[in-house]
Amino acid sequence: MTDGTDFARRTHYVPAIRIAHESLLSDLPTPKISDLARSRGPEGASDYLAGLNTEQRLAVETTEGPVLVLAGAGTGKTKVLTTRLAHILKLGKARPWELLVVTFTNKAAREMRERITHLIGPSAEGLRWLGTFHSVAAQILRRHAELVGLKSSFTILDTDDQERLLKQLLEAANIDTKRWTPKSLANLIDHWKNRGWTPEKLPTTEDFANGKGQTLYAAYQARLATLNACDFGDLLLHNLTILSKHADIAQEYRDRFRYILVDEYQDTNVAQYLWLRLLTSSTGNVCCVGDDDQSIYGWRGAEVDNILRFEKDFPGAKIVKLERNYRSTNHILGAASGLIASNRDRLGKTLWTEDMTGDKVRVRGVWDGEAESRLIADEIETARRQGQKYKDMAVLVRASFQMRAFEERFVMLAIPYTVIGGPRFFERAEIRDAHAYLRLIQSEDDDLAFERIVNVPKRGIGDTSVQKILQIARHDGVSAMAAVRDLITSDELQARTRTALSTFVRDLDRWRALATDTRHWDLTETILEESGYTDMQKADRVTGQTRLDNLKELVQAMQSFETLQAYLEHVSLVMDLDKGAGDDAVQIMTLHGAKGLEFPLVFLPGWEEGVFPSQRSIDEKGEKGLEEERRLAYVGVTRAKSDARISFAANRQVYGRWTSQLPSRFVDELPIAHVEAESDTGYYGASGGMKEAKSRWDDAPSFGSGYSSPGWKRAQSFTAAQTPRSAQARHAVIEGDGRLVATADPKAGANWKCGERVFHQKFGYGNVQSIEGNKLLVDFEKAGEKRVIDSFVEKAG
DNA sequence: TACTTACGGCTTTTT
DNA sequence: GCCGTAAGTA
Repeated sequence: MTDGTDFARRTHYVPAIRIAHESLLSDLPTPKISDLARSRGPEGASDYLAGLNTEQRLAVETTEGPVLVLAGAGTGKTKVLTTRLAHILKLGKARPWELLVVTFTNKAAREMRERITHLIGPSAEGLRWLGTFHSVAAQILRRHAELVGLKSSFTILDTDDQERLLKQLLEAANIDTKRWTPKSLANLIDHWKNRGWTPEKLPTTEDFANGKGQTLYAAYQARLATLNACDFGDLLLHNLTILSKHADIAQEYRDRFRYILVDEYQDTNVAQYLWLRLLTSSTGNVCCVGDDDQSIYGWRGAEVDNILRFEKDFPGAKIVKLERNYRSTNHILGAASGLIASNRDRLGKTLWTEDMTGDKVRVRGVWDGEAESRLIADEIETARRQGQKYKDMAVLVRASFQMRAFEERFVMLAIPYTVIGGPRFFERAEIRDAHAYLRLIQSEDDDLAFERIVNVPKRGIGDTSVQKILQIARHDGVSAMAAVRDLITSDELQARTRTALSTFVRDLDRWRALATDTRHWDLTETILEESGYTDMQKADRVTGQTRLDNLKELVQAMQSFETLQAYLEHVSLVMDLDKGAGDDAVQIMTLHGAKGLEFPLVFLPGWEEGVFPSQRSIDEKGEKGLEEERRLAYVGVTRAKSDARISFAANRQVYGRWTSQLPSRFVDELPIAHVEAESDTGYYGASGGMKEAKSRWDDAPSFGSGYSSPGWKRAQSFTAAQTPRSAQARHAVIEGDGRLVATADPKAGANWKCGERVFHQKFGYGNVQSIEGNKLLVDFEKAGEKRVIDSFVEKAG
């Protein structure tokens, strides 16, 4: 595989920036966009440019050569992108299928398509190459699959399949799957793929399970090939292999894609970057739009570096900065800007707005998570009474586990809401079971699907038999189904198992025959019925009904796809149902899910240390992780058009245990001029009948009397300094009966020694490997090496 | 083979 | 606190 730099050297970018006014006047209508001209009336043609400001217009009209548009939050980024597309089409510079338009998320792709359709009409359907990186890469890979040892009918594995497969490999290699979990290997391999490393190219510094990393990775890839499958990372990685090894194919695509547009460029990873380089032709007509302050996918391998380096990568690049914000009021912008200013790694932009109306950002501290959901529900009701629509309000959380509290409260008060994201529909067990049946019918080779449902519902084919089948299949180099067909004619299995298997095979064959002349959703229903799956669920009084409902929803969803194949492809790439946000309902979603959206009223709950910023993020990535969390906070605040309301609770149940929480450091970073803090005297003050509660409150450092109070500030400085007291407050674990079961060592900060044996509440016993300030690298007996803060561990005698 | 109990991980975030 | 998996038992 060529790496990007080589490619750059071989390529000549033509920095010809032609500002397109003349072209506009010369008016070159193409039939493809005639709808546009018609719908815009006689003045028509340039109407769509009229609503743009100078910078936006420059970004739209600089069609030739590389362009980087640095678009701050709310500066009309999508408008620029879509208008630019329309403009290119209008000038007749390219036809819809000659444009490559990639986004990062499905939602962004969907929205982009909608907005372009709105702008240019039905010809937008010709935009065949508009989609996420992964979906476009999948399209390309299907055309050339044989070049990387796959059939074009390859399946795309999801994380669950991946982990099962890796688990088998780890067990085969006699590796302790508790110490070295399939999940961590899956993440690691994904990370490698995101960097564009095939097993052969894996740097020697990368490893897993003491020197077995590369071997495992290679074995995994080999296994995928025999299964005619690939994972998400492979979609891009195989593309890189194909495009760099086959110059003719690469050239074909470079000729095809006359213009490339990339949304959310700050979120691209190395593999995606290399992919873009391979597809960019010598004209260098590539336009990347992004905002370094909104890079929030570092954990997926995103390299902010890509955007910071753009000018070097694409010589002659023109850079356009969009800094005028059309979305939010001055206070919201001020609060967000003040927050993000604490980050060091940024290109630096200054957003401004003319909207000086509106309230300051409101910050509220409450007693516990329940009080928080009560408060927000009340404020929603109040806003509603004042004429706001539910759908104009959103609750944006850091992690999906925070959603439940709001759902419960909203149900109780009959506030309509939609959860976007959260537990994924297609990842539910029953849905995956149904898919496994369909996959097995579609392709006998799908061993993973076979394993999943061969004994679901119970058919009397136990684990021992399944293992035997798989062993024989692997030995003979055939699929599990082929092995089964053989085995039922032999004496190798018990008669009972044999009968069960032959019934299973007969059923599958019958369904497969049925598939040719039955609509796929009817087929699904038949299978679920005849396999006994429905009955199995009916027998389950606890979850059966919900699961059956989900299956009904599945059958429904299938109806909007032409073929079973198309449906399965969609499922593996999108992993979720498109929920129509048409109803008037409050939107509950994660901050990641909210990127690119805007709402008049935004609630930002859970601004507490450990929750937001997420403890894990800080533990794993340190300062970098923290900066990413801060960007996430920035994204959150900038979603608000007129009102942003931040809240934090002093106590929260985590894993079913009560823990006391400190307000997020981000709360203190908000510039006071744009913030209005309210303390809830009912909880903070001396009055109020919450005796037990109050005593618990007293366990935590006092910061409750108001935003600017010394107490609050002090609480923050405790956090920053990691003094024993803050550590104690953060990690005091109170059992349901109020008993204090564990606190951090009050002698924290004491001198640690390398090799010393320590105990950690979560990770157990381990030995100190190295010490950096208050951070210890500990090799835990069960959990492996972890970086922990010293106040979290105790000396273990 | 199937049912029961014990235990550990989980809560980042998405394709 | 809940879920799924692993180990133990009939």
